[in-house]
Amino acid sequence: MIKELIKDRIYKSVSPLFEDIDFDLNHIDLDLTKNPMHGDFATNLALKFAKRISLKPMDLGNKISILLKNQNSDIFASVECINPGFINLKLKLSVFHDCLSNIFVERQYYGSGSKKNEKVLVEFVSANPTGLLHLGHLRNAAVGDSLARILEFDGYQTEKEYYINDYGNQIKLLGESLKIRIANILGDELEMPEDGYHGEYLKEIAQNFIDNNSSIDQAKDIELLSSYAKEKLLNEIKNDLQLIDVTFDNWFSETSEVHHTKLLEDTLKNLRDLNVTYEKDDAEWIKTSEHGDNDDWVIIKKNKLTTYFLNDIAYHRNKFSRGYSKIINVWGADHHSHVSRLNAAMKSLSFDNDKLQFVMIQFVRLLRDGQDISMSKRSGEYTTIRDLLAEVNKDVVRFIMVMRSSDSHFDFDLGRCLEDSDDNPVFYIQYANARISSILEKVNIHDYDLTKTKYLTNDKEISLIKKIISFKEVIEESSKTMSPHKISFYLQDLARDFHSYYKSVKILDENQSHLEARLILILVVKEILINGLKLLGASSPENM
RNA sequence: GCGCCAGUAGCUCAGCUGGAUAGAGCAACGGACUUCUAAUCCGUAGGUCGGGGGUUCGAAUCCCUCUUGGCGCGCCA
Repeated sequence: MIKELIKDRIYKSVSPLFEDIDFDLNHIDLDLTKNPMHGDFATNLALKFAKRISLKPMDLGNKISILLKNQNSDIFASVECINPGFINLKLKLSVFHDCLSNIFVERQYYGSGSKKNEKVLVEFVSANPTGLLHLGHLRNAAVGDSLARILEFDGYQTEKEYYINDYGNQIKLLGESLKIRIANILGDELEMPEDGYHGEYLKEIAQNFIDNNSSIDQAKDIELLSSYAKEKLLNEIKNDLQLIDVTFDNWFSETSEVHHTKLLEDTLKNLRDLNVTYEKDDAEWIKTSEHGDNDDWVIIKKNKLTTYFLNDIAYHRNKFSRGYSKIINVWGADHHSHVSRLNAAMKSLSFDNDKLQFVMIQFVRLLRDGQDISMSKRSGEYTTIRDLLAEVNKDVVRFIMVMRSSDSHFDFDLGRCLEDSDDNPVFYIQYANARISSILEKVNIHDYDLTKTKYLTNDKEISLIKKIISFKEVIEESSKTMSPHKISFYLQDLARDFHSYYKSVKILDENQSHLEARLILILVVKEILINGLKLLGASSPENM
């Protein structure tokens, strides 16, 4: 809002200079300055356009400065053009005060985007129900869920979906593995094959099966065993997700939604009608290479069964048919090669590919005392979410998982979070909120006089207001680039500014006007901290 | 061989739709608790932004190339 105001003023003042060239509001870059010597905001307008109107940057800059200064003395305290041509703007304090007052009125809605009337689908986790969730899924869950929350806050209607791969070889193998575990318990020394599921959890499920089924004959029916194990594991997965406050709107089952409907059949017909498939080596292929992928891929195997890829095309065809304006897939980086393949397939079905977007999640390594804790799924030795949560607070886990950009892999050192809280950004942020709560407990003001904001004049107060102002942009940016980590960085900055301010002044000032002004300021900070933490899936305790 | 991601301070990472003196946390060093929660604050030190070219007023950011690391390249899912 403040930025829009300034841009608008700049545009009105300078557009006479640019009459002969293509120039509109969007050409104006305006940024908060990093260096306080450069005022509050700066624009590179003169540098950018000098050449186009045959002037030296400094000459153009000076012209612009004069215009801005003369026509906007109500908001600018000073306007200066500095070598090589930046125009630095210093605002009157009253502009910041008004801004803060407006934000105070918005309260918990500050930063949220206007309702966009657009539906967005975020599909994430989607781990096969053949094992418990581990660390890799955890990062995916945290990022996906936060992303959905951010998009919702930014004004989108968001749906969260989990695709259940409950079809095919892995599920069959799960049943076979269970059969072996049951046999083991009953005294048969059968060996688990190399590619079976070796995890301890399957032993528990086997015991469970024996306890609940009187007839051991049932233990020979692989299909029944598969389905038994799948249901159990799916429940475990749901429980684990609940532990980190991740929930889904849709649980989309491959078996019942793709295979037991006409979806697969229709999709195949659709592809064949469009003439994008062909027969080769007794299999049926799709011409993905014609739409940007490197190769063509098999969709019907020699044995006449469909491939995972065709099932996935069908699933995404279904997603497109549901009318979303954005379809976001949060995928592990090891699936990156599927991106171009799926994109190509969707393109050949004439879907608008811009709607389909991917967030790729790089690996996270879990370290304990500098040692890498391996997470091989087959060995069953991997670190599960529940193992981790037994040691680390949920808020910490969620925060750390979204603290880094998704496309960089990072190391999560367990020891550091456990030893003490010094190295813990979550507590740092939560502590800021707790401090504010503690101050608020000591006062009893219900109606704040917003004109009192004029008593906020020191540097730390103004920079705190600037930080508050930038929250809205951070949300927009985070939503647009699908990057939850931007919020975590922002919150750390905000908390730092608050802690520093807290040390520098006594908020509970004897002077009633100063007190009220400062309370307004910290109330807004509090609101943002709570909202920001909520977007990342972390809580905001009042006491610490 | 092909493709995706990454290489920034001792460590873990921001910054990447080009902008001014490249940032944060941790670790190191030195300070601050009779005062609203010290889970805090203030300060010092620490960098050829992997190497080399190019584009321009201006490059960590864009282009090319080389190099190092991670991950993929199944008629598995």
